[in-house]
Amino acid sequence: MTELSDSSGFLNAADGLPKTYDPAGTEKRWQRVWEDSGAFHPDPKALGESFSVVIPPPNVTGSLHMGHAFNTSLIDTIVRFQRMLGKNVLCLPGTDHASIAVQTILEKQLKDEGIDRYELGREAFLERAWAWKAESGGRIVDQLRRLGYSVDWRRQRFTLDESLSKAVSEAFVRLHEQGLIYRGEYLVNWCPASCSAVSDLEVDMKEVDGYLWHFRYPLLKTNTVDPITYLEVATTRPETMLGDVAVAVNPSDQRYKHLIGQKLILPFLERHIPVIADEHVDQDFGTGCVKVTPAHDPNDFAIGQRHHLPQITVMNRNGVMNENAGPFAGLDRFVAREAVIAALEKEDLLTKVEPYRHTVPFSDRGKVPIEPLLSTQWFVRMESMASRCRSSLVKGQPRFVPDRWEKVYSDWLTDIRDWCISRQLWWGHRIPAWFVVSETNGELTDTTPYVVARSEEEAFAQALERFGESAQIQQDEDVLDTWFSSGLWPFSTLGWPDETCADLTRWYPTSTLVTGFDIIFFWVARMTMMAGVFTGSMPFSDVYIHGLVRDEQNRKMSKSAGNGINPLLLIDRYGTDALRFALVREVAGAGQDIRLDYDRKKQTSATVEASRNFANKLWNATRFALMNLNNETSESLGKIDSSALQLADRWILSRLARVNRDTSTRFSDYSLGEGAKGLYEFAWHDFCDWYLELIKYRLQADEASNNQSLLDKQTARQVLVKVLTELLVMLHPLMPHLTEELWHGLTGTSEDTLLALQSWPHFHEDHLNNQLEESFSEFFEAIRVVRNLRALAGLKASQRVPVRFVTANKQLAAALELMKGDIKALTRAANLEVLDPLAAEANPAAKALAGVTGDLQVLIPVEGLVDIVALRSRLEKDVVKAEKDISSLSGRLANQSFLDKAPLEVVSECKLNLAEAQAQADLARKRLLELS
RNA sequence: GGGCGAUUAGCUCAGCGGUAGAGCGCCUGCCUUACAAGCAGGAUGUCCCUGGUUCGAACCCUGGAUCGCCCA
Repeated sequence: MTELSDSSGFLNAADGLPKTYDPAGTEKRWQRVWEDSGAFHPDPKALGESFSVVIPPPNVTGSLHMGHAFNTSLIDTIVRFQRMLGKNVLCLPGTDHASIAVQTILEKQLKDEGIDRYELGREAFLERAWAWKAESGGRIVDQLRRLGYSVDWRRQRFTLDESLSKAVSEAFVRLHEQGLIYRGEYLVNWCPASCSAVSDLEVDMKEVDGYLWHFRYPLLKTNTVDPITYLEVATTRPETMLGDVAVAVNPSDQRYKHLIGQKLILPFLERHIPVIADEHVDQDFGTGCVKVTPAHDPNDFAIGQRHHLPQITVMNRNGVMNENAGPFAGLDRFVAREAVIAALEKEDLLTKVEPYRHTVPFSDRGKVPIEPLLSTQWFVRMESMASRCRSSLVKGQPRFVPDRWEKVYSDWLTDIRDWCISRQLWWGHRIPAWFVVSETNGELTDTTPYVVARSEEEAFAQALERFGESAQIQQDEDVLDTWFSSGLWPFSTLGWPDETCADLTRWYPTSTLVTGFDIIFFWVARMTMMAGVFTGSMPFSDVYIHGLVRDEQNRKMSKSAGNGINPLLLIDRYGTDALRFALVREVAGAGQDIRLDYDRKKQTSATVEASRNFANKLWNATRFALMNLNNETSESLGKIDSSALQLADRWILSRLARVNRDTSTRFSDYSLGEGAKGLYEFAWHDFCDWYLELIKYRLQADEASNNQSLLDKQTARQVLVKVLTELLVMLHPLMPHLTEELWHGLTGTSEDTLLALQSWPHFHEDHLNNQLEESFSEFFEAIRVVRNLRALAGLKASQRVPVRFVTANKQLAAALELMKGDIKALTRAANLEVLDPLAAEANPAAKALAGVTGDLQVLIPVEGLVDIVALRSRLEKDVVKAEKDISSLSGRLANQSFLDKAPLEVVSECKLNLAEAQAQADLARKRLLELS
């Protein structure tokens, strides 16, 4: 970038501007101006319809990855667009505390230092956690700033902020009061790595190659006649046999029917366990006998419930076998597995080992196999909350874009299970429940009564009231699932539970939520459920779901796979606006993933580079404009006199009106990719390739020129400025920095006025002119033919040659006649004739290059310059193509039912095309003859 | 096992009833006074397969194949 500090400097330096756009300085400067000016700090009292978005809070100690860049690009495009529509827009940023992720990092640090978390103690641990947060917590926020995010940084929130923590306890207390939170002993997903329960959603099912071990349980004989002396069971987890309390068979299984109710001897422990009948046993799988371990398997847990079986836990929370494991106590679960197998083998009870591929639950965070474990945890009862969401959904709230995600959301809500919200961690919101330990002799047991309260004082008061003066309380050690606080995000960030808070009343419910499909359950559904309970409404009206950014091999980017692409590298190389534009432009599909090409060695991306080139194109278009404005601005040039407009001017204004309408529709209905593509197309092709080229010769008028030429020049400059300015405004939501810079340069506006706060350009419906646009398409086609012929003939760019157009189409002839000057300029024609076929016949050209488009013949009479071979080959191709068209079109027209049933305009178009194709073939053949 | 998505040019993807499109890449010319990060011109496709509906199918419907994802 230039070192220009103000916009007037920019203008004056027009001629001296660099030929390429350098984003770094520009981006930094405007980010500072936006932030310092408070441009994105809305006032709840200000006028205008409300539009609000809360951003999906990234992990406070994380760092920016492509997913954030993608999500941010989409949100910021929407938000900046809505701001331009004059709405009172709030976009609220923040971060979440990522309980498990942060605790994992800290524990690793502790481990490296040889410190035990429990020795360190909760207080000291949390001090370290906050220190770590302070150290790394600013990083992601600063990285978000580099994306040019137009959020209100003053309102930035963190889930562990005092006010948000207050919201969390308030929510917990209210849910508890409504009977929606309970404490229960269930088989939870235990992550032995983090030593914490995790929710169902935090479990990843993975296919793993393992073994199916078959072994025998001897039958405790009651009669000696039965030939069966044992039952054979099969399992992928032999160590759990120590917790077996039964063997189940299908009640209709003839093989075992008579054994139901008899006892088996559990090896090693000599426990007598019953043979039970359960409908859910599949007779055809394995031997048809299923060992039942209620304390270590979810299916067995269910069987145990149905048959009132005991639950025997044989493992500690760290994955080590406990005293119930008899001789295997003290062994790690995987060591115990080997030991059990060896022992079975020794006792001659192992009958078969077969390789077996099966799915194993893994902890999402800990990356180790989940251990289903019986324990007492806090749960949220989901059914009533989910049901409320389902009813809202029927009424269209929230609206999912694309709508197919609605089904995903709704299916999950329909088959909802209770949510385990306690985590055996320290970093997070401590559960606002206090055990009245005095009731159980100062010990904390599963039967210790508890109180739930907003504060320790309140809890103590409750305890005194309920249990008398000697009550002693002790707060639950555990913290809440991070998603519990994230579930409150749309309203906790706006001031809830203070329902009179100005932000809350102004901007809640929020307008749109933009997030990836991977967290529809984790986050979107949790928010709608929480909002239903606490605010009585859905937290947002629209949910725009986008896909994930995948790498060049179509793999999901993840830290563990190490295939992430650092957005900051791409920003450094190509600029923020280029990255943003590239990401949005790629997203045209409905909620589909996007694949970002990336060369890891060179750290380059062709996709982003193309957008960078586009930024540069805009830079140069503006440079061109400035060079031709001589310090004039839209205002000093005066109002456009519509009677002075040339056809080219009317055409570009029609195109401008069209792209304006299309883009605002697309930006409104979340077709952001199409919006971006439409603007790209307009800017590069309509505006730069055609319009700028069309006005170049008009801009060359000087003092010596006549009045008409001077007026044409003036009009061209007026239109040029108008179109370019509005183009920059429309591109601003996508490429905020570049457009802010160029807009200031072009309009000469000072930094007090920001493009970011300008209105979306007015849509001039009266500028739309379909017929003119069609004429221009034909006109461009004609120019293309001339250029093609020139290229075939190898004419030098500077060589001016006469050009003759021949057409029987009077309308086209008239239009071409009107555009003669323009065509001459764009084809470097020495002179240009537009003739009807008769006139052309009467005055035949000498040997000529010939081409055809539609019903127009293009002739370039040049002696001696023709490359006969190239021309012949071109004409032969024309014949082949025309004949192909003729056969296809005449085939259709020969079909009576086509004539009868197809719409009239389709038939007539078909006839027209046939006639043209025939004329083309004839002409091309004739020319070929002439050449031979 | 249930569900969802994808399959179109060498690559990445649009198009979703009326004779196949873009960007990148490729080929040929151009340093034409905004831009070589550019300009002009050009080549490139059994629109996965299969039936069917229709005057007409890349597009709608059957069935299938392959890849990917979600839920059990």
